[in-house]
Amino acid sequence: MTEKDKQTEEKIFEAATEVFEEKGMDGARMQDIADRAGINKALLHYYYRTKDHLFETVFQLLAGKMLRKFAPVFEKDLTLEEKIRFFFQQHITFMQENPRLPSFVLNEINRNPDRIKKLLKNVDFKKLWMKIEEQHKDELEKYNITIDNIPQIMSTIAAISVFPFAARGILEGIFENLGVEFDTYIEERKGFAADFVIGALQSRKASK
Amino acid sequence: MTEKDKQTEEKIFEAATEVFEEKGMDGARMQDIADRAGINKALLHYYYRTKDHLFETVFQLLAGKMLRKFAPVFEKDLTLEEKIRFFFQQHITFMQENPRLPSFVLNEINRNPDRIKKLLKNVDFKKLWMKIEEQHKDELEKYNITIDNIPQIMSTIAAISVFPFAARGILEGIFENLGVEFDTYIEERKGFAADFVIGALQSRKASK
DNA sequence: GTCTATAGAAGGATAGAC
DNA sequence: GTCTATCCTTCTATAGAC
Repeated sequence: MTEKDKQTEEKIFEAATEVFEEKGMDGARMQDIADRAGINKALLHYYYRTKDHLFETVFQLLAGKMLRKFAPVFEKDLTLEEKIRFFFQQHITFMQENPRLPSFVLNEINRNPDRIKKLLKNVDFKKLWMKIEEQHKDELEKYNITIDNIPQIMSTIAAISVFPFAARGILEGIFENLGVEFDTYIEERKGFAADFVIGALQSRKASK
Repeated sequence: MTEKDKQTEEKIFEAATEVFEEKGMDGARMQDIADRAGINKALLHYYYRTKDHLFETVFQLLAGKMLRKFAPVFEKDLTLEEKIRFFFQQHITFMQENPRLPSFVLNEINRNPDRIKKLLKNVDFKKLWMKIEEQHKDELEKYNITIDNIPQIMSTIAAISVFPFAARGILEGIFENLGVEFDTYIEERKGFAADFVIGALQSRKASK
């Protein structure tokens, strides 16, 4: 029964997603996944053969989902400043819905950097960059942005967006001390981040 | 022989530091630690009783070392802008020497947020902030910085400094595609980060 | 304090019935 | 396709000799 297959395979996949996100590859237990899926261990192996294979399947899908969240901003027809606002808005909202994802993906890639290769196989960053260059020639020149400083700028934008989730445990510990709510902080961050980055870029005009 | 104790205990601790940083609590193996320390497993338990206890000992020391690296900037007698430059210079240099530390600490805290409490027990952030407020009253006013936006600003500074190491695997994957060296990128970052943050702050003047 | 040997538990994986 | 029972390896932890 293909329909039943789909249901069980799907249930396993969802349970595995939860457990791997929470515990990581090394901390996850097949028994735990089976329990959450409401089935037994043997079925896990029937569908996914090994823990390793199940993990890689889950990981590639989740990491791909996360990396693709950087893409839409390149497609939109907006000014550079609008794009920055749009990006933080969309990206932080996505992570609010998937708060464990960044920490999980960053960490599992650091543990095994080979995993990134498969993920980036079909992504051409030079091409993406040329697209930006074409669309925003004037603004880039105004802000003194070239291909040389793009790694710094792009990684800074990613940092400002992703770090709060990657460092959530520490931040919550500190915020408790200050009486700040993490959720409120995140909600505010969508606007703050855009203002901060746009401000930094605009100051490059003057210093040019 | 207390001297010999010290040597062995020290060797174990260093080996454990290496293995835990590389593999994390769940991925680390006592056998691996024993091998690197050049002793046998039984001795590990003689000195540290359990894997858990060994881990917590290592973790508290490493995490404390990392968190304390944020402190010196509050002591120095510098202008706010000089402090920002000083911070990135010092902090990124520290992480160059301990590249696995950020990912390890962030991750193990996310897996078990209780660990942060012990670490922050003796840290009073309000007090630290009042120190800044006192020293830099004029500059803070100029940049429109208040206690309300300090969590956003401080976490942004931390993000820009720490993220490249927390996301090293992904960044190296992307940089390979672009022909950029991670080490060069990091070296450049010390100055870039300071410029970026100072630029963003200065733009707050105008928008005030 | 350090070693060898081993207990004992846990976890991934498979055999075989239904 | 799904289950129970079980194998087998791996790993933490301890006993006991030196």
